[in-house]
Amino acid sequence: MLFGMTTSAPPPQQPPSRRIAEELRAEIEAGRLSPGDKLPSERALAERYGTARNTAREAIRLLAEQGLVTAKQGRGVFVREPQRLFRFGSDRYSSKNRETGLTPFRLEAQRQGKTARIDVVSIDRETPPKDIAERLNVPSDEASVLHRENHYFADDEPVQIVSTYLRWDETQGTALMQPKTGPHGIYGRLEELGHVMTRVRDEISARMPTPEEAAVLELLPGVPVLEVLHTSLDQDGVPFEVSRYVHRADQTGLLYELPVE
Amino acid sequence: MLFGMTTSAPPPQQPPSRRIAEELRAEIEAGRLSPGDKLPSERALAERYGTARNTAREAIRLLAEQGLVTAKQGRGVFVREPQRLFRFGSDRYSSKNRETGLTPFRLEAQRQGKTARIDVVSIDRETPPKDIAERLNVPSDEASVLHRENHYFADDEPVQIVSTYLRWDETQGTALMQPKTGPHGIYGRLEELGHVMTRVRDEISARMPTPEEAAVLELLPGVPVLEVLHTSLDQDGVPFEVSRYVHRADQTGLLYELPVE
DNA sequence: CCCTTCAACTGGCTTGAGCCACTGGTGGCT
DNA sequence: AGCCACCAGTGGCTCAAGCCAGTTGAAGGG
Repeated sequence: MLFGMTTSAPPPQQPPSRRIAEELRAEIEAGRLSPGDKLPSERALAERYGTARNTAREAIRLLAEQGLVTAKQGRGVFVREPQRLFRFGSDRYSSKNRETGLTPFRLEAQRQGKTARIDVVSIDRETPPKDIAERLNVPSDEASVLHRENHYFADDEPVQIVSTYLRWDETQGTALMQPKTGPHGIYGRLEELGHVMTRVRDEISARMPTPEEAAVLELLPGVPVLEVLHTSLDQDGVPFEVSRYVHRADQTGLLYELPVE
Repeated sequence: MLFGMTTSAPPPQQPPSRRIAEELRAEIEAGRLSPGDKLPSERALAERYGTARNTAREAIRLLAEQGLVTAKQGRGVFVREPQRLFRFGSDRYSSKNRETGLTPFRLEAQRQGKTARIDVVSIDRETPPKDIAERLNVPSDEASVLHRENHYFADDEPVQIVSTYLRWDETQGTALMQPKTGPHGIYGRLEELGHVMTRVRDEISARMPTPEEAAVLELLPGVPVLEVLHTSLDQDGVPFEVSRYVHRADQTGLLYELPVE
């Protein structure tokens, strides 16, 4: 295909399952199989290639692992639709967006013509995980944080899991302990506590989901998650909020636009 | 575990393969199996749980899919080491780093005490993919770009694949067509062409690797890639360089630190 | 006409068997 | 002491068969 990547070395006797997978992959990329199309059934493939059903099945598993196809029990295997991304821009923290009275997520949903729903899963006093404690600058061996966990939906499809951590000593007894945090959400309340968001640090990584995450996000096999560990710094450079975002990667992208130098 | 996630609902008769996977997963998370430890062999697991070897094997596949374990032929299955991340900060574009004479990648490698190697895979005139053409503001139906493909290694382990696209009309005949681009790399040459990098746009997504990418990056099953579509804008807001970074997600993280408002 | 039933087809998962390739250690030979 | 051949153990992959569960549409009954 390009640059002598191993495309030119199939002769070394690929296992049958890989061969079938490659052929199907070629059909998809050549457009002979379009998104939404149904692949031949496992039994049909097995017969076509003269293999056992398990081998054809293995080929399909390989494709699913690459995120190219999706199997639906009782219906068939389908070429996956390229997902338009639900995009989270770095301006999602900007306070100018706050004038709309919408939280960043609702704003983004509105932009894309989708309906937003946010479930408050839990609000608890907790001892923070180590990575959170380091960033929020609180001890990790006592119940030093308030943990709010939310699930976000767009058109009733789960999009992200967000765990927000705040200092217990300053949130205790405030509206931040309530599901409804009032105008402009938690950042509104945090401003009243003297924290104006001035800088943010986003640490981004990708990994495969845990089974729990896969269940909540309704993730199909072969879909990774994007994890963002977000830290908000106030006018004095003090971290006052840390959140862990877990996005489904098949429907989510991140956009950072920033000045250089 | 927390918040009534589905951890409390295993009774609905999990298939044996899942049950075995969950038990092994629990052992790993409880620390009874530490990173680097060898799991029981497939045959041993099968006997222990009274299943066929294939079923034990399937359980291990599930764990591998979650990135928890890695199988090595002839040796065994091992709990995966938590990888320290090779981190790319948003300051990697900053020109102040250019004074060291090191490219951003070499700088980061140095920071982490690793040796950097960069292979120039190809330098070609090409017709750009659509997403690149849009961002670089060139036609996608003619050979309008110079494409440089590099592979990056840290301590001889592959870390990222980078495809850089530049306007053919302005790079033609310059040092940008050579493997060695001279002091401060391509950005040095591009400044001489009148493009001072002023803003960057990074579009981030995650997905499973293609087989080609998996081969180049030596990716184990269950490891996704981070894809960054990077656009450099000059002092006039003109895009003059677009790059596609493909990082292995098990060793790479991204860090963005930026002002708000 | 609508609804129910049912059969055929789909993927999900397991079994038990076998052969292969790779690894690491044992033990024998030089 | 050093080398090397061998072998037991490991995962990689396949086969052929079977049962289960979800889906669909056609046939039949009301």
